[in-house]
Amino acid sequence: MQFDDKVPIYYQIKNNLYHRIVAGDLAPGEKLPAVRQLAVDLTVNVNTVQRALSEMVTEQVLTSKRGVGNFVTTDTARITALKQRLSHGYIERLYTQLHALRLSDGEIVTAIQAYITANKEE
Amino acid sequence: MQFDDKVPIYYQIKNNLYHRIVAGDLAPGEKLPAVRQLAVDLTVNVNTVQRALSEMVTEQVLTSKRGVGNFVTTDTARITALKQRLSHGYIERLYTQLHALRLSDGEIVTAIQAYITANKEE
Amino acid sequence: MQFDDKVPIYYQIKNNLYHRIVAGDLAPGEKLPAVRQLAVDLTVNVNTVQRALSEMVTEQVLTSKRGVGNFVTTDTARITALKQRLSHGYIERLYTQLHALRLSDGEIVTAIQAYITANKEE
Amino acid sequence: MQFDDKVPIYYQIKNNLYHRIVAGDLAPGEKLPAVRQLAVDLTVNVNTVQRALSEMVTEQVLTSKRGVGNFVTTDTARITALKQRLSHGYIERLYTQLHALRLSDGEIVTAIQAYITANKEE
DNA sequence: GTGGTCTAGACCACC
DNA sequence: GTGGTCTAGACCACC
Repeated sequence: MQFDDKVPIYYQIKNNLYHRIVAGDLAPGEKLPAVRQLAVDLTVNVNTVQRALSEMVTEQVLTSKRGVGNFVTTDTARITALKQRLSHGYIERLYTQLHALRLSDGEIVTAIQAYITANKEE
Repeated sequence: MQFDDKVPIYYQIKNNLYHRIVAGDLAPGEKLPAVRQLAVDLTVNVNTVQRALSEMVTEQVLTSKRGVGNFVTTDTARITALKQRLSHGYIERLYTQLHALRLSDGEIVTAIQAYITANKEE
Repeated sequence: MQFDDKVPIYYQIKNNLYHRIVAGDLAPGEKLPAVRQLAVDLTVNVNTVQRALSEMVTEQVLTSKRGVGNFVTTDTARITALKQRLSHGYIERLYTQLHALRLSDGEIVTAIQAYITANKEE
Repeated sequence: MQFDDKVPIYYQIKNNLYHRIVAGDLAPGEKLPAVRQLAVDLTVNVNTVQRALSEMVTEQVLTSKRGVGNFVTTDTARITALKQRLSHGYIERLYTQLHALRLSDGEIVTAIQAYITANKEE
């Protein structure tokens, strides 16, 4: 995994885990690798990994069992909510970018529909 | 203007100018500040500004008159094409991101329409 | 390689490479000498070589692999297009010159055909 | 008139006069401006102009009347020959260039005919 | 090693 | 003054 210097590493780790969970790459209830193992894999400090995971536990995306490990939540509604939160963020960013180009709401819809149509025809 | 270390400065300058031209902030035919002035304003080297501008001249988004200055193209069709190129790129990125979250084409459309509807109600 | 002061060196380097590629002297996919080596060979600065090559990469006549080298495109259609672009330019220049001598279109055709015929008989 | 540093100035003056004569800009029998006037107009040394003119007198393209001035030849056959010499040179150069691009004789003919046809349709 | 970017500074061309 | 080109040299990214 490559890190972008501009964003805190713990934040990028969270994002990576978010994506793997939403994509089903890490299934509900699945045990994550040990914190120390993750730290080695990502070549970052254990504390950095710990911070990422503890925040995700607070968000109830992960559950932590002392002395056992960290697990993906089994509450699929929460995963769905996470998925919506992430996609909403991406969509919002697109809107900001297109508005900066002075596209009206109508033009934005048209542009996106044109893209979808072109893609479907492929 | 702040620069992100991850992408070349000349590239960010180009992008900034693209946006200002598409947004109409820099009108067709308008003269840009002198390269040396831009360099001072952006606190970068003249050569870096030159690289950005000369590429835009090659793309025919700008025209250059030696000993006079650089000007935004008066060919509005070219500006429209630029606008489409930029927005297409942003939309494409959104698609990549949402596909990474395992949203199907249908779900992507639904999510965007939901966002649009929510925005309109505001 | 000798350089003519009237046209930019990077431009002459491009032109020389164009000819070598179109003539097949540099084959599709072939690796070019390292930029620093080219700079030594041509006794110009590395940046001047870089400028020539980077423009050709933009034109997709060359491809660049960071840390590896620059390569002639394997897209032969692009080389064919380059060949046509160059020859069209040369032909256009001839027309301009002959028109300046007040040769009509008809006289130009006649003159060229006469030259061709004379050459064939050689 | 602009001079190219790579070619002797007297040679460029000759060429300029050749073109004006062939184009009929300087008619058969027409008196040329005084040598000193030409030198001023072209901002070159009188000797440079003198050399150009004396060579053209030797070539019998000009005639010189001592104490009167220099005149374009009234021998139109000679002007026609000059026209052919110049156009032949330009055509020859084109052939050299296109052969360097590895165009066969047939391809050269085809390319030129395509250009002529495209031009006629304009 | 190989390409890519940037700075500093010089000099030229056109006005 | 304004843009265009070139050099020298440094440093970074990818291998």
